[in-house]
Amino acid sequence: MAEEVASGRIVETEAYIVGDAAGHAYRGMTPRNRSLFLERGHAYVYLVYGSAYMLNVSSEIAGTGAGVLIKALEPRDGIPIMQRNRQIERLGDLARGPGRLTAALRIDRRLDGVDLCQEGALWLGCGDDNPGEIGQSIRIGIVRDANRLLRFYLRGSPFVSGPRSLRV
DNA sequence: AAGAAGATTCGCT
DNA sequence: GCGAATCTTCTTA
Repeated sequence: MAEEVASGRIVETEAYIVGDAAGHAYRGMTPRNRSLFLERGHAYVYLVYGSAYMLNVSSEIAGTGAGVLIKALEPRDGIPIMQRNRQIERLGDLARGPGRLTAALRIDRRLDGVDLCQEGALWLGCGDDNPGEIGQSIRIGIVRDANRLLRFYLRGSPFVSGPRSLRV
């Protein structure tokens, strides 16, 4: 069977930095969040609200505990695969949202802890596109430390999630 | 052992 | 725009 590859350009992220009360690593390591404490570039995958997997990239040296949440993708390769995984057609909704993109790429806890800098089941590639203009805003959907400007997105992209006021 | 909260999504109004 | 769904993980008793 042919190898199936699906990919997209990351157009929206949120940072959960050291000392951030909203970060899962804030109160120390637990069985769930241990991947956040891996050397930067490793995947931390977890389930929220019983239905949505979140993909994070650890961002500090080993033992620190911080990461970046990947919130939206502009679909690129393997679009039919993603449409099948999501059971929808519309390109604009395929990977717009953290839980949606993990569903499109079929990411779950089995990928927790993998090295994203190495080609494998899941990895990060090098962008060859013009990055475009990056917007910045408060993070969405959290309560603690809600006012920090740690959400970053590709300005004007239709593949960015969140309220309209936070997409410009 | 039980309870509460949660980095969301979807469907309906 | 709003509210329910859904279930895992961590905290507290």
